[in-house]
Amino acid sequence: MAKKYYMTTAIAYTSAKPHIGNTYEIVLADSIARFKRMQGYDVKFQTGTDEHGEKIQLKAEAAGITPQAYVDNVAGEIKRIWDLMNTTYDRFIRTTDPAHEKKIQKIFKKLYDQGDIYKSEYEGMYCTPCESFFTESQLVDGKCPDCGREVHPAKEEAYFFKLSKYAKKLEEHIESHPEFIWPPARKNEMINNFIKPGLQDLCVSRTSFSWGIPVDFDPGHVVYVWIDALSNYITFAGYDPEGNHTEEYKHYWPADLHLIGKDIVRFHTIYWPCILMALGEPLPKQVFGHPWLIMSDGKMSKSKGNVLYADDLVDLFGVDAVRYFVLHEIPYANDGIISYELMMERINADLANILGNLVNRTVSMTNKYFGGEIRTPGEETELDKELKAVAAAAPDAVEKQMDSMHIADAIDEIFTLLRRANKYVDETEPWILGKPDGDHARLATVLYNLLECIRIGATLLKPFMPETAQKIFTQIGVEDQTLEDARVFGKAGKQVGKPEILFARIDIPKKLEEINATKAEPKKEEKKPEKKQEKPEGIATIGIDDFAKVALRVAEIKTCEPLPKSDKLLKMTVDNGKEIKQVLSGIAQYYTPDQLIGKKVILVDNLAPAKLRGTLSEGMLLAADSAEGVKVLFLDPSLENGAVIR
RNA sequence: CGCGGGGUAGAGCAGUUGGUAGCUCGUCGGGCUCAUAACCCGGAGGCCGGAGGUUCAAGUCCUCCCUCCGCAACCA
Repeated sequence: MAKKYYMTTAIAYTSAKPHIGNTYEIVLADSIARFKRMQGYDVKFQTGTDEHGEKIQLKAEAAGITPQAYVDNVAGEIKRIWDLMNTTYDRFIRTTDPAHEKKIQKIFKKLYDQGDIYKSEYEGMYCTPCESFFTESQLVDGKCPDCGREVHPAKEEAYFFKLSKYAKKLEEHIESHPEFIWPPARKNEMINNFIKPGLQDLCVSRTSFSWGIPVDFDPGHVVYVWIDALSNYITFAGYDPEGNHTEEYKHYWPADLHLIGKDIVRFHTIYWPCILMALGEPLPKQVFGHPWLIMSDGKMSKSKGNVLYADDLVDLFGVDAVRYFVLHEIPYANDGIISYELMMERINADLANILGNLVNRTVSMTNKYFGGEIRTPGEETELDKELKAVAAAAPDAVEKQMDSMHIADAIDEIFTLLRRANKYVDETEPWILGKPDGDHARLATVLYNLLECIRIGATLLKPFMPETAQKIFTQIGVEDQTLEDARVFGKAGKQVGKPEILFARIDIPKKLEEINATKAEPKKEEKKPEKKQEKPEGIATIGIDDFAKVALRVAEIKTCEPLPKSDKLLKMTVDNGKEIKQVLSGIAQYYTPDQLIGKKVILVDNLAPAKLRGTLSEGMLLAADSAEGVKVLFLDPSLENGAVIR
C-alpha cells in the first residue's frame, strides 16, 4: 500500500484578496503535492480559509454587509485564484463550516473539562487613558510606559490554555526531532526566544468581538483564533473530540507537512503542538516556514501601492510562467524578489531560450530530416555517454532537493539537464549529419538522445509546470510520464508532433510600456469622478450627512520636530484659526520638519484625541499614498487658518 | 544593548564538516546556423562589509565594529 502523505497550507485569512506573495504558498504546496504523488505517495492536500475574527467583523461592518456575506465573497475569490493557479488540493476548507464550528466547541469543552483550559482574568496593570494592559515588567518606574501616568491593577475575564504545562515536553520533542521545525535555523529562534524564557498560558477566548465560534457554555465568549484556526488540520480530516475518528483521520493523521509562512512558525511549532498534546493526538512531522516573495522595494503592502496579484500576472504571462517564477525565485531560506522585469527576464532566459528553444529545435529537426519519425538509435559514443549520465542523474538530484524542500534548487537540476542537451546539439552538429550525404544513422541517435532528455526533463517538470509538461509530451509523441519513466533512458515515442512555441520571447521594454499604460489608466479614472464611482472594495457608500460629521479645516503648521524614541512620528503644533493643537503624524520617513513648518494643510479638527507613543495627538493631517511614499496635501498659502473645508 | 536574517564580480544569488571562490543574467570577443536574433565556447570583472584573533591554511571558526532588511513597538 502506498505511503500516505498528509499536507496542509496555512489557511488564508479572508480579510482581503490575496496577492502574489500569498498565492506563492499554494503554488509551492501544489508542487510538493504533485511531486509526492509522482513519487507514489497517497497524498492528501488540504487548504482553505480562516474566516473569523475582529478584523473581518469590522470590515464587514464598514462594507455594510454581514460578516458571513463578506467572507463568502472573499473565500470565493481565494478559491478562484487557487484554481486559476492550477493547484490540486484535495479539500478546500472554511472555518465557518458548521461541522468545524461544532467540533471546535467540543474541543474547547473537552480541554476545559480536563483542566487544560481554565477561566481566569486577564490581569495586568491598566492605564485608563491609554486603554492598555501592561505586565509588571513592561512598566517604567511603575508607571505606564506610554504616557508615564499611574496605572492600576485591572482584570478582564478570559479563558486560558495551559501552554506552560506542555513547555518541557515540547522542548524535548523539538530537540529530538530535528526535522520538525524547518528550515533548522528557525528551531533555535523558537527555543531561545519563546520556550526558554518560559511560556505564558495562552489566552484562547475573546469577549471584545462576536464574529467567532461561541463558547457554548459561556455566552459572550468566542473562541479565539488559536484553537479555531489551527484545529482545522484535524477537524476536517475527521477528528472527533469524542474519540469516534473517521477512518480517514486514523489513516492520515499526523500530518506529514504543515506548509506555512515564516511569520507564523511560532503558532505552528509552539501553540499547535501543545494543543495537540493536550488532546492526546500525535504531532505533525514537519512544519516548514517558507520565506516570502517581496517587491524590490520591500514587503508587499497596499499602502506602498506595490501589490501584484496572481490573476493579473497570469493574464500577462500564463499560469506556468507565473508558477515557474515564484517557485524558482525563492531560494529556500531567503526571501525572493519579484518584479515585472525580473519575471520577464526569467521567462526569456529560462523558459523561452533554454527550455522552449531546445524542444523547438529538436522537434523541428526530427520533422525536417526524418519526416517526424523517431528512429532507433545506433552506436553510442563518448558524447552520448556524457549526456546520458546527466540525464540519469537528474531524477535523483531533483528528488534529493525536494526531500529537503529546496524547490528552486530542484528546478535548477532540471535546467542543468536542459542546458547540457543544448550543448550536445552543438557538439554533435545534427544539421551537418542531416545533409543529403551526411551520417543519417548517427543523426538518428543524436535526435533520439535529445528527445529522451526532453522527455525526462519534461517529466521532472510536471510538478512545477504541469501544463507545459503535457504540451511537451504531445510534441515529442509520448503519453503522460511517471517518475519511473524518467529513470529510464530509451522510452521515446514513435513520431513527433508539430513544433509549437512553448513560451514566446517577450520584448521587455515594449511589454513594460504596455503594463505601465494599463496601470496608469485606472488611476486617472479613479481620481476624477467624484465620490460615486470610486467606491473602493469593502467600503460602504455614505450619505452627505455622514460626511458632514467630519470637520475639515485649513491649518498652518507652526512648529514641528521628530518625536523622541520614535522613527515614524513627527510632533507638530498647528494653528486651526482658534487654537493651537498638538498633532502627531506618521510621516517622519517622508518629511523633515523644515519641509512642513509654515505650510497650510487639511486638518481633521474634530477627531477624538488619542495617544501615540505616549504623546497626545489632537487631530490628523490628510495625506495621500503614492508609489514614492506618503504625500501630505498642502494647500494654497493664501487660505485663512480655520477656513472650513467642505 | 528588543528579536531575527543578510552584507561574496555591474545585478540576483550558491558556497556542505576550514584546503585553488562558483552559478544565472548583463558585458566584451569568438563559433554555429537546426531553432524563438535562439544555442555553444572563451575573456574581462571579487582585498568574500571592516578590524582583530585561532590555524600550516579562514568566505567558512572566535571577538568587536559598521551597514542593510524583516518582525515587534508609535502609521489618528
